[in-house]
Formats: sequence, C-alpha cells, structure tokens
Amino acid sequence: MKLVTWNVNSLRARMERVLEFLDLHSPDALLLQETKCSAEQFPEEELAAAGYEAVHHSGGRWAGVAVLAPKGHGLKEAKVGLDGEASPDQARWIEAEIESLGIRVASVYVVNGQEVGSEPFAQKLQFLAAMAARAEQLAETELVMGGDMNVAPLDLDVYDSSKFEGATHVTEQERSGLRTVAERGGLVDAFRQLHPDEPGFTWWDYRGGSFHQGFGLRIDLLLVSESLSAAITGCGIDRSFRKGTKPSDHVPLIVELTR
DNA sequence: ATGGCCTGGGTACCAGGA
Repeated sequence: MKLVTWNVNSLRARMERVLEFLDLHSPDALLLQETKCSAEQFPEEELAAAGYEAVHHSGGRWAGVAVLAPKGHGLKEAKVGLDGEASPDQARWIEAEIESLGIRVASVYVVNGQEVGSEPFAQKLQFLAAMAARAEQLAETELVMGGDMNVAPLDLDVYDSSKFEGATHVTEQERSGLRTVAERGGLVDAFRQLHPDEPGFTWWDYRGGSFHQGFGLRIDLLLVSESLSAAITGCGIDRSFRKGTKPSDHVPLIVELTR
C-alpha cells in the first residue's frame, strides 16, 4: 500500500495539483493538511469524480485536515480533534479507519508556534503533549500518523542550523515533545528509518528561490507503528510537486508498505 | 540592512505561515 502526507496550503487553490497527484500515484490514503476551507467549501464532488472520498476536519480560512481514500475501500471517520489541545476549533487533527487496509491513519497539522516563548508557542508544546497522550492510547493499534509536525527533529533536517538559532521548529522543547509522541506511541519515523543520512526536506519557503538553492526543512513526517515498520519498502518525496504551476510550499511525502 | 512569497477574506491590506 501507498500512503501519503501532504500539506497543500489550501485545498481549493491546489485542486489541480491534488487531482494530478491522485492520477499519478493512486495512493491508498492521502493525508492532507492546511486545507484552508470551511466544511461547506470542501471539494467532495471533484474528489468523488476522481474516484476518492474524504473525511475532513475543516476550520475555515486557517488549518484544516483531511484523509482521502479510494471509494469503496471502507474509509470511516474515527476521531475529530485531539483531547487536551488548546483550541479545538483550529481543525488540526483527524483519525480515520480504512477497512481494506486494516489500519488507522491520523492526519495532523501541528501548531506553528510563531515565536519561541509566545502564547502560540506554549500552545504548540501543549498540542505535542496531547498528541503524545493520544499516541499512547493508540499504542496497540496499527497506526500511520502523518502530517506537518512543524518541528525539524534533528539538525540534519535543517539546511543551515546557524540560521535557526533562537527560532521555532528546532528548539529542544519542540524536538523533545515530538520524540515523546513517537516513544509513547511506539512509532517509527519512516523516512529517517530508511534514509539515516539524507536531509529529506519537505518544505521550502516560497521566497527568494529557496527551493532551487536547497534551503529547506524536513518538518513533514510519517510516523508508523513499529509492528508495521518492517513492512516499509520505500519512503520519499515527489519533488515534481514543488515545481510547475502553483505548487504548495510543501511536497508530498510517500511511504510504501508490502501490505 | 531588510525582505523577497502565497493564501483567504474581500476588494485595502492584513494575519499567518515557518
């Protein structure tokens, strides 16, 4: 099976690229973040015409997460929102069961945090703690948690660590919060397991030609239950979706498993 | 030295992103 996470930076603005992706990759599940639409605006009909159905948590102009799966594969909403998050209306977490795969998936868009020490930063740490608590509840479930973690786990995941001193996304507090999610959930970072030394960036700023200069971060992850991790045969990004017409600033991250 | 771009809302410019 092929599972994908992708921060699309507005689903409606990105619809052509999303349909292109579905046609090219035929994923068994596509976890989306930053859909940036209301529930009424969610493009269910266009996705259905492409053979996909969706469950989604939509919050309007900010955030928004969704799970897409081919029609008839038994996609079912399992949980919307995260117990203990500071602002549940921000639409940052959704879980779904996919019957034909026999697994649960979670699509997550972690709080950005804005500035270290700010109120949003405190909410980011609180959100990571809520994720860890939920991951522990799901420790016996075969789970793929994918999304924009807004944390670069290691200095290897940052194009130039000296440019991020004092910045969010790289602090020990954030990294520790994310490690705790993986530890308590028994989850493995799929890309890092297969590629211990590659940067594997998933995001590049739109400004200043960052993509072409290689100024990226690896902040989008697929965290896979240890019981599933031996079945991983590949994990990587599709760089072509950071190119061409109206790309998102994030690329899709793809994991393939032999089941 | 600073910012450089993109999104939605709404139709000027701003919040938010990372």
